[in-house]
Amino acid sequence: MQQLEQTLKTALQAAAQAVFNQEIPAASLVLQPTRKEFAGSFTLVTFPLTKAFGKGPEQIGQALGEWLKAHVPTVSGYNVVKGFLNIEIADAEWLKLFGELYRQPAGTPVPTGGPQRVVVEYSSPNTNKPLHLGHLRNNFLGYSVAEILKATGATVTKANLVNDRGIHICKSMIAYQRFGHGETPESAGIKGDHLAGKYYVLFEKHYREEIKQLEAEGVANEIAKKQAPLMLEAQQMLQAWEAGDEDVMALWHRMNGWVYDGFNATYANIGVDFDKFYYESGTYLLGKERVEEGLQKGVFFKKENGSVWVDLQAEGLDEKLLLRADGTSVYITQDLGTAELKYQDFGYDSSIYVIADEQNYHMQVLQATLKKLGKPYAEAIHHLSYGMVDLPSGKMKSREGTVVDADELVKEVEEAAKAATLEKGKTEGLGDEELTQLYHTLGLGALKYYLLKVDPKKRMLFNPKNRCGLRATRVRLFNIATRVYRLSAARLWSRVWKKSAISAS
RNA sequence: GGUUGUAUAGCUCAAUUGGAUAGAGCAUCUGACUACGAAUCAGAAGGUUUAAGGUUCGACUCCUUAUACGACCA
Repeated sequence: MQQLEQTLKTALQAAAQAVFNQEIPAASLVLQPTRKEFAGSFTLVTFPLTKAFGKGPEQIGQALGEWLKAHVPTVSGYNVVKGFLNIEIADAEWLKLFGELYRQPAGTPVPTGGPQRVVVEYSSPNTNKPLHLGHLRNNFLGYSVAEILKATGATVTKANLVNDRGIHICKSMIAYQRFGHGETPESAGIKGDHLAGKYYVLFEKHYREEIKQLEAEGVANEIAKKQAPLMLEAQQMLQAWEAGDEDVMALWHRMNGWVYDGFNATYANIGVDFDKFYYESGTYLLGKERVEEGLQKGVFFKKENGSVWVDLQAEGLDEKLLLRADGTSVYITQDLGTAELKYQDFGYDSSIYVIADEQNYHMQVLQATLKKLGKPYAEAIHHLSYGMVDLPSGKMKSREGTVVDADELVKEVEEAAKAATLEKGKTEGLGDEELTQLYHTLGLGALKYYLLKVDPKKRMLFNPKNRCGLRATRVRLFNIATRVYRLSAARLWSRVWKKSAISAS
């Protein structure tokens, strides 16, 4: 296809030379697919040429078309509508192209001149709660982009940066110590990530109660928030964690292990995968080194209290804190470390971050800071920003329990696919296993389509009750999918085989 | 205040990145079924692309300003 386009472009330039004694600048040589209602396959817009050639758009189209038809075997005909020259391609040329395509093995990459070595970071969950609807949009986007880039021939690494440290992780741990009674995913019969999430919610619940109680005793809200026993415990635990306290580390490993098992099950179920996992617990120290590097280079500065900052006002941003006065890291500290680590590992020429648009500012700061550090890979950073998924009731908030859980949602769409299939009653000849697989494919396909059909940068609305939402998508896909399935090669083959067997016997 | 995004049919979204008459689904309206795959089919209607300027052969698309809604940074 690209070769064909190239052939035409060269031919058009030759035509311009021959007919008008003019060069066509490459920029004004844009071929586009011809509209269905006209004959032809490629269309040249001749408006941009009128000035240089001193002729009307139709005149130019006629002349170029006539020359092409007479001199270029690839071109079998043409027609001109206003300023559009529609070029028809000879059948022989198509046959040649189809022949080449046919001989190529399936999945042969189609180069586009894009990046060659790419890291796509997506999913990047916190280990204190299970994945939700927002993660699903993220996962499907990241996975799709990675696969599309692969299809262009790029070497793609799918990376997952797990947020496994911080106060929120300690909250789950504290709550588990207090209320867990040693239960495990096995004993509770709950998936590991959901179990951790359960304790995160429990923490928030009891924490709120403590605040209320303190307020009843006359403590101001702001102080109560800081002095509630649970919060103090969580902060102590964070310090113990950073100090490498054995018991805390053991609990941390144990609970995170459960969560990873849970995540892996979800990832397998929704059909996404990763080549490389990064853990913030493993990159934040490297980030601190970058801060040190910046201080030495003189691009960062220290304030009186010892905190480290970068001044990005020249870039239209603000001053940004990179390291707290007590030497503890902030979010961006570990991002500096991770960026460096990814570059060491994969030497990317494009590093894509699939992160929600609430982090737009943060990503600008990250890139600007890396530029200040003179990092060669700063330019390669690309933030694939996507809008959050809203519910009819507004924003999803995990603390308020208004999240749509990923595992539950997948189960629901499978159920819906099942219900629709059974109602249609077209399941004859399929075993239980095949049926389960069918429902999964149908349900998940609908979900993926629903979440990917919207422009990533737009916020989108998830309305489970709305028929024109998921339900309509599902029904439509269901119809398509069953037709495809019923005509799939395997079934066709088995039918043919059966028929031939019968006729042979 | 600063950075940044969005605004298109009643609703949810497209528009090949500046090209030909702005398209789909749902909803609505008209017509077609006595369980023949009607959760269907055929068709219709629905638009000053938020507003006002600008750029040019040509603008939903680019620029300026305004309005509305949102996110983030202090």
